[in-house]
Amino acid sequence: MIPEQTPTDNYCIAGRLRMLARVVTGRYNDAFASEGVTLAQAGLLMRIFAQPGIRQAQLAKLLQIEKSAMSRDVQLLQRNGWLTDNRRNGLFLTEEGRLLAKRCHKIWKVLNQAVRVELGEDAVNGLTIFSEKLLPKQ
Amino acid sequence: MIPEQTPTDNYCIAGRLRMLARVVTGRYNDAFASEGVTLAQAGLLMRIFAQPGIRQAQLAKLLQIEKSAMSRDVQLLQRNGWLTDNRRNGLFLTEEGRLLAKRCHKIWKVLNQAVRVELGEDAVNGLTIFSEKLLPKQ
DNA sequence: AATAACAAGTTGCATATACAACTTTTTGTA
DNA sequence: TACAAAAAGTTGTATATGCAACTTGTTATT
Repeated sequence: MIPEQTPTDNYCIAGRLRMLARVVTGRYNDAFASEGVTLAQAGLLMRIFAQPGIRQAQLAKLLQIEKSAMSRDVQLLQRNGWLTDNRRNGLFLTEEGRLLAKRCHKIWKVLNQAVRVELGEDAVNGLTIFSEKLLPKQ
Repeated sequence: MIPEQTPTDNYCIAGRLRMLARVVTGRYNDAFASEGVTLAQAGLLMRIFAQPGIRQAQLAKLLQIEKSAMSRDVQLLQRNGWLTDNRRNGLFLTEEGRLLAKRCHKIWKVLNQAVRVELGEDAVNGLTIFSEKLLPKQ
């Protein structure tokens, strides 16, 4: 008898979030695999596309990622030829990067909407309410 | 003008879950730091304490972690002297492991309750509703 | 018991992430 | 302008995680 958490359980908030993130990330990674990128990479590409010149520090704060982790994520994008080489003056996509970002956005839009529909309004609202309590207002 | 997601936004479900997991994980890791373990390690220790002899495959399914990742998480526990060396016949804590698991459980119980109180019932219920839609029933 | 099929576990390789310590850049102020 | 302080970025080191391919162990069927 495996005591997986029932709704009334005192389940671990962090453990639950990590499990949910793993499950959902897998789904998004599958969708982006055709473009040879992960969700994390696609997400950065799309944000830099939307805000050319954004700084690592700002992205790090926005995504609540440690600056050193962001530094490496950005280096990976650059190694793949998606960023120009002026990292320290703000981040800019190459033409190849811009084209990829656009393709990723198409994939993301369809997928994210599909996931929202599958989960249903109540579930998504539940996540929204939770987020609002936890994330620093921007 | 940074377009952080507002409640009515079509924010990325996966991106949001990952950010929440990072934020909350940091808090739990801080709490466990005094014992020299991470949340992931403490979580495994506590589960093995509760179910001595559990298999990696079962833990992997329970936590929705890939079996190879679980293999490595378990190896780490063993390197630290918290698991007996019969990994392939089920997982068992050493005496040191059991003592550590108990200390971690004390920390976890207080912290998880504090986090729940801080977040409030609505937020926690929101997460619960979300989880129920996403996670396979066990 | 033999073997084929399946399940469990491991290893190679890669990304995502954190903390600490360090370097470089920017900024505010004397 | 010069310089001290703060911010931004990088690197060393470690954990957490996934996929593919492989090995080992288990089970069902003949």
